[in-house]
Amino acid sequence: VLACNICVDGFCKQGKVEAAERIFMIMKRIGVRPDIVTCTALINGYCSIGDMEQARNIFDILLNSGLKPDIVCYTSLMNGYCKQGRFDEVLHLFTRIRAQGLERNIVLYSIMLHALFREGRCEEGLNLFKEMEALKLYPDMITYSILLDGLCSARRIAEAFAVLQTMEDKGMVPDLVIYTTLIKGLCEDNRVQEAEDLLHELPSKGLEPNVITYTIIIGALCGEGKIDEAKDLMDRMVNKGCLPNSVTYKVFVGCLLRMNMMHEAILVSEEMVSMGITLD
RNA sequence: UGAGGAAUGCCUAC
Repeated sequence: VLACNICVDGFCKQGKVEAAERIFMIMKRIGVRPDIVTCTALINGYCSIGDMEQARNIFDILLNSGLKPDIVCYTSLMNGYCKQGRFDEVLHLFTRIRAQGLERNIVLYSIMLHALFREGRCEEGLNLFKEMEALKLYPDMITYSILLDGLCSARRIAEAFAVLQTMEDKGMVPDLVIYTTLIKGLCEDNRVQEAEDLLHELPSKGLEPNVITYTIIIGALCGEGKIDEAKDLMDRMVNKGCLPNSVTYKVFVGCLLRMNMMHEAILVSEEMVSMGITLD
């Protein structure tokens, strides 16, 4: 089983879910019973390609084979539904976990938090967050990033920064995802200058912005029509050893096209191709 | 051996 599980999970993580499914079939045929780990890996694979029907199928197979799904299995399926915006299913599974008396953990609550914010149910999200402390489920870096992203998406930037302060007071060291989320929040609130200021503060915190961080700000500058500044930032990121990727170019070229700057768009596209990047 | 976080958005309309 162990070897098979490693294979199934490996294929799933490469997006080759059909290959994983074949191993699943072979396991059954040669009399190796798939266990919870096999099924969870496969569920996760189907979730990652957005095939919730198959994911649910595997979950049902697991139930019918008399095995009890554990918290990892549930959260895997919940996360899939969350990504598809199926809040109803997420909530349903959440209540089922409670009913089953399964031990709830930080991952479960983080996913639930994510689902609530995605639904725009901020107040409920904040309540859940408070509830976590009471249950002694202490938020970790990922929980905080979900919370911050939720607040930022709701344009509650001030609250997001207050949460950042709380983190620091607790002695946590916010990571790059946390700061990138805040930078995105500032950008979406049309505070690109402040976003850039924060970008420049990162090295002093021991963090180097990555291609995602830069791309967010480049996109925001483009959105304000500040093409030159965007181009400037692209040059600066390269100087810092961070290469633009296909998303960066897509954002930038897309903006040039929208502004009818065909000539520039072609030039940048050529530069991109010369770097071996293509857009789909 | 299995689960959670950031960019190319999403919706709506044309």
